[in-house]
Amino acid sequence: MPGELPHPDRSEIQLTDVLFALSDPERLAIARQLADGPLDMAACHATDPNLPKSTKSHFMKVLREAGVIRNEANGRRRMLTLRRDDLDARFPGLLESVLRA
Amino acid sequence: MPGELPHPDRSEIQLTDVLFALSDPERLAIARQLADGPLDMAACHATDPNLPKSTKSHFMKVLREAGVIRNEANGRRRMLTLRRDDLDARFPGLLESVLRA
DNA sequence: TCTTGGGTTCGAGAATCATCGAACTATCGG
DNA sequence: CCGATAGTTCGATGATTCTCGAACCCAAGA
Repeated sequence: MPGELPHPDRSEIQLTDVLFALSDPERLAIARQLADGPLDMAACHATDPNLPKSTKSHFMKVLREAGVIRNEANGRRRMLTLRRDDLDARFPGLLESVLRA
Repeated sequence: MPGELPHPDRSEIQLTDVLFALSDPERLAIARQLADGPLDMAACHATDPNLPKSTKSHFMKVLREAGVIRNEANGRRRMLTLRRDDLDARFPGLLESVLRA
């Protein structure tokens, strides 16, 4: 498990990538669950609980590469965070309207 | 050219479909151009001007089926409209933040 | 009515994306 | 060390989606 996964810098976040990442119901559900605060990946069961872990990991990858979430190693766990500040700075109001909808 | 193409009712518009439709740069550009008001399809060159018409028509189909735009027959032309009212009612603030970004 | 201009639909091939098992990696507890 | 736990990566298969030519459709002139 590589400690450091690549994350786009705030300035590199593309609107279309964000929209695409959130255009899937499961990924959207993950983002919504993270709206309440950071979460251990193991504790994140926004999706089907008996989902294969490779699939779940892939969801996180899409969200991470789009700049929607941060996925950082924390011991043997993974801490997931919604990149609210970065998204708000780059696309004001977008995240709020998506999460609220 | 069938006069009436199917459009989803306001209540049927799905957030994920809207996000997906706007997650493509060309489709996003079309939506942005329509933000200034309705447009004849022939006058809409938000995209590459020598784009095959079938491709352009396909973009419009995705946007229409998602509920982002309206595509209505008007004589031998096509009138394109951004469904701002419907989108605002269903997902307040979303469209504005996407168009402004 | 015949032709033209503007768009849709169909069909096929290419490209992208999703899903999941299997192998791998890294960390912690014993 | 050893095993178990938590997650990533790889590879393959299947499902969507994109792209575009060709055929078709319809309204409006000539």
